[in-house]
Parts: sequence; structure tokens; C-alpha cells
Amino acid sequence: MKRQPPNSREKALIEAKANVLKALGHPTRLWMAEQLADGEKCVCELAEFIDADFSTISKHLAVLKQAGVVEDEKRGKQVYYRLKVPCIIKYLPCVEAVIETSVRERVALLA
Amino acid sequence: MKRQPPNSREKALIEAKANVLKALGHPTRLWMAEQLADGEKCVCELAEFIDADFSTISKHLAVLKQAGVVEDEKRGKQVYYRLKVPCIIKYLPCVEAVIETSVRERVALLA
DNA sequence: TGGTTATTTGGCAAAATAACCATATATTTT
DNA sequence: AAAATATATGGTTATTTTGCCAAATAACCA
Repeated sequence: MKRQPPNSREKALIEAKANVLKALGHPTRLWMAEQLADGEKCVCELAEFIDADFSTISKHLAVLKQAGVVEDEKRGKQVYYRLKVPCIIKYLPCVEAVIETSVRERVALLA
Repeated sequence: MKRQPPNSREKALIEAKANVLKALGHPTRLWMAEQLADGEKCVCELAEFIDADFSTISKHLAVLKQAGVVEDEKRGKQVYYRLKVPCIIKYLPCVEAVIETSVRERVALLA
């Protein structure tokens, strides 16, 4: 079977997937997503540990939302965010494996 | 157990993880990584289906490499790239699930 | 050796992103 | 109704990323 150039449907899928990964590809957003792994949190709870303007935090959450990673619900004065597809967090051990491999290599160079 | 602000070690780990996800968070790079899932390929094989300058492709590969996602090996005139930690691709079904969920919601809105 | 092929590097302009401030909106409290 | 709280939005600026071109490097071939 010969490989084919991606058609436009495949391209759209790749773009959508890349968009999800890109949304998670920022320290603040990744941290937020990890926090949501054990249940929904309101913006204020997340903000408590992030050293950034509230508007910045709000925009990061908007990025995660538009990528489809989280959904939000307003209850009273607060807005709660939660993971839409929790498995997204289960992937992270493999991401850590990538890092560990790199670290191990660097250590090997020193030894 | 009260949640704690991330300490500097945790911050470094989060940053490293985000960096891996960011590297995969570009359509061209994600596509390349997926191609490598069934074995190493040389740059020219990857380039065959990508509509971009060779220098652009080379730079994308460099991003994947510095993130620790791929490694390269020069053999003769060619440079072969392969995944360093293949599980990085196994995760993608969950990323697709994120997209499917979003698509399904949009369809529901139309119905 | 000189030419050719495969890939990388450096430089640059355009586009995208991130963070801040100020302001707007929605909800609750007084 | 006014004040206060929680969050979002608009505007701006600095930084980063992307992608192209031209040139450099490396390996092979004639």
C-alpha cells in the first residue's frame, strides 16, 4: 500500500488534533487541565495558585474550551470548568516518559 | 489535603511536559510523528507529502527532536527520524475523542 | 576533483500568541 | 437600587513562531 498525501478531510482532522495538543502545550493550561482531573473547579480556585492576571487566566481557559478540552458551567457568581474527555490526562505519563528519556540521556552524557 | 502552589521542581516538570505537547501541537509535526509510528523514515520520505519548503520541514523535525519526541540518525546521504517513545502516538485516540465530542455537540445543535 | 543530492542553518518578514490594563457583564448582597 | 464579587472581553505591546529564500554542509558519484 502506497502512502497517500493527506486529503482535505484528513487534513482537517490532523489540524483539529494538533489544536487540542497545542491547547495543552502551555504550562498554565496544562496545569489547569491536570487540576481538573480530580473534579471540576471554579476559576477562582484555579486562579489561587497561578501568578497571572485574572484576564490572562480567563483567556487560557477559553483556549482550552474552544479546543474541546474543557466545558464550563455558570453557577451563581462562579463559573466551573471540568474536563470533557478525562482520558486526555491519562496520556500524560507517556509525555513524562519522553522527558525521562531525554533526562536520562543527558545524565548519561555527564557520566 | 490542601492543594499547594506548584514548587519550582513541579514547575519545571510541567514546562517540560507542555513543551512536548506543544511540539506535537502543529499539524505538520503531528502528521510527521504519526507517520513515524510505523517505523523510521528519512526526511525525503516525509517531505514527499508535505507542501512546504525543505528548510521548513527540517525545522519542524528539529522542534520534535529538541522536545525529545524523535531521534535522528544519518545513514549515507539521508537522515532517518524515528519516534523515541512510541506511546506518544498511542495516545492520540483520546485526542480524537475530544474532537468527536465537539463535533457531536455541533451536530446536535443543528438537529 | 568537481558535481550532485539530501539536509541543515541563518536571516528576515508576516502571523500568531501571551500578558497586561482597563472596561464590560452578570450575579449576588446590602 | 447601589455596591461588591466573579469572570470575560477589547485593546495594546512584546515575544515567539512560522515559513520562505539563499547559502552552508555532508556524503556520494562521475
